Amino acid sequence: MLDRKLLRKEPQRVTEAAIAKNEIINIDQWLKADSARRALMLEIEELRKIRNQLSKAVSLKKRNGENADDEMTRSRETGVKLSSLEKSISKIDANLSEMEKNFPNIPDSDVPLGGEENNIVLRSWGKIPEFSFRTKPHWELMENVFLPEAAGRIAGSNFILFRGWAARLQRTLISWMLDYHSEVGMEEIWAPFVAKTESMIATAQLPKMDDDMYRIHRDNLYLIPTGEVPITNLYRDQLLEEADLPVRLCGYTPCFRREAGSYGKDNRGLNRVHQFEKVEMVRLEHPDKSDEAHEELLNHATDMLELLNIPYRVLLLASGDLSFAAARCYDIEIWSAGQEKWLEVSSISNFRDFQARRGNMRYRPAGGGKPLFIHTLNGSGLALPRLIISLVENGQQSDGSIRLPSVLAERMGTEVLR
RNA sequence: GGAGAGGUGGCCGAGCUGGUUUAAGGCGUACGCCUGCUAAGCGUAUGUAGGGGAAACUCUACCGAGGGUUCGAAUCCCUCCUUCUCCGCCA
Repeated sequence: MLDRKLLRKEPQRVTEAAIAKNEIINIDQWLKADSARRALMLEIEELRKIRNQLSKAVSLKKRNGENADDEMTRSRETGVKLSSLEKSISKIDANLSEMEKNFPNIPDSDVPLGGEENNIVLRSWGKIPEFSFRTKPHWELMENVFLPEAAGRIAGSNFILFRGWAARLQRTLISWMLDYHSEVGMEEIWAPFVAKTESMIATAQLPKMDDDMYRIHRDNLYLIPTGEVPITNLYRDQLLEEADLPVRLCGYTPCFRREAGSYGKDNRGLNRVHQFEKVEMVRLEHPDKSDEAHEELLNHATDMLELLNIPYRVLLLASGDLSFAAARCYDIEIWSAGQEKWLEVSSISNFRDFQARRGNMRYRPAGGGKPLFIHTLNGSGLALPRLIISLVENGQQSDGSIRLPSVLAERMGTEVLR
């Protein structure tokens, strides 16, 4: 949600920001409704004032045993006028907030305009591995431990079923990443894997991503598309003290995505699935420090990749590639040696106060004063399937076995998977 | 799933036989006083959002959400959400 004052003062800027994100919004319609609302409000408040005074007069007269019929009649008449005006304003209010929910966040000034072709590669790390033999994609290397047909029999196409070392590798990675985050000072959260509408609105999956989420109609719940939802919503409608900031959280969740309309290219094997596992980092920050926090989250994610010895590059996303709620986002892509391409393994976003406004997440400044909105950030740390793709494809040996990086070999109890 | 009891300002908590409550009191917080220091004590201030005013200040709304009754609703009625207790079912 954007500040209404901003919408009134700089509608042009809001419109341009939306265009930069490929969203169509009608701010003139909003401005019209907003000024109509304010005019109506004045009228309503005046009438309420009159009614309050009349009620008070009735109360006084009745207590003194006097006749108050005149005041009661006038008050009733005021009430009739009021209720029709109130009906109009509540219609306008609903309309306004509906429109506001569809206004995307404004990208930061250093975000390049345009689509993904304008993403900027900020840095890369690691050497792209070279092989003396012809490399295989992960679905061939994992033929015996990754069974898409079995998953299809159970749940439908594009779900994952792992067995043996793949299942164990996934569990090990989740545990290793959570341990890493704990060591750098994050608190581990275990949250529900479903969430209700209000939560989805707060973190801004709704209204835009409705079609991309699984929904349990009977209980009116959504399966979470990312751990961001339950972990950020831990603080929905909460008022923090400034001293509580920053709040540094992490947590494992599965992520459910319908991926409607994305069948076809690039979704073979583990590249794009309906349910994947992810460890998420979430940060609630003082507004002055969210830039710093953004870098910090990025560094946590890349540090893990370095420990796993996976070549990666960091992109600053262009406006058209930014999500609805983000003001600024880094994507981390890792190398897939079997498919010879880069795969997105983490998106690290600063939402500034956009989610905080939607979810009413505030802090009281030290020394008192009005509560202010916090800044929220989050990032994958990291997403499992593509991490596994990279580990498997980059670590493959000529006999089809997989050599593990030492941090995992230690935990898996073996240096080679076969 | 059944029965019952709750949801009040940052927190706790009174009010809930409708009208001096424009929400008591406490805690917390801020400032001041007192005090070798600290603690305690005393005093004052302190909800959120929106509008008006140069300012002191003032108006309106908000007692889980939404409807209704009434001249007037935290208070009465209805629907929904949610928490707790007991029972049932169950990993």
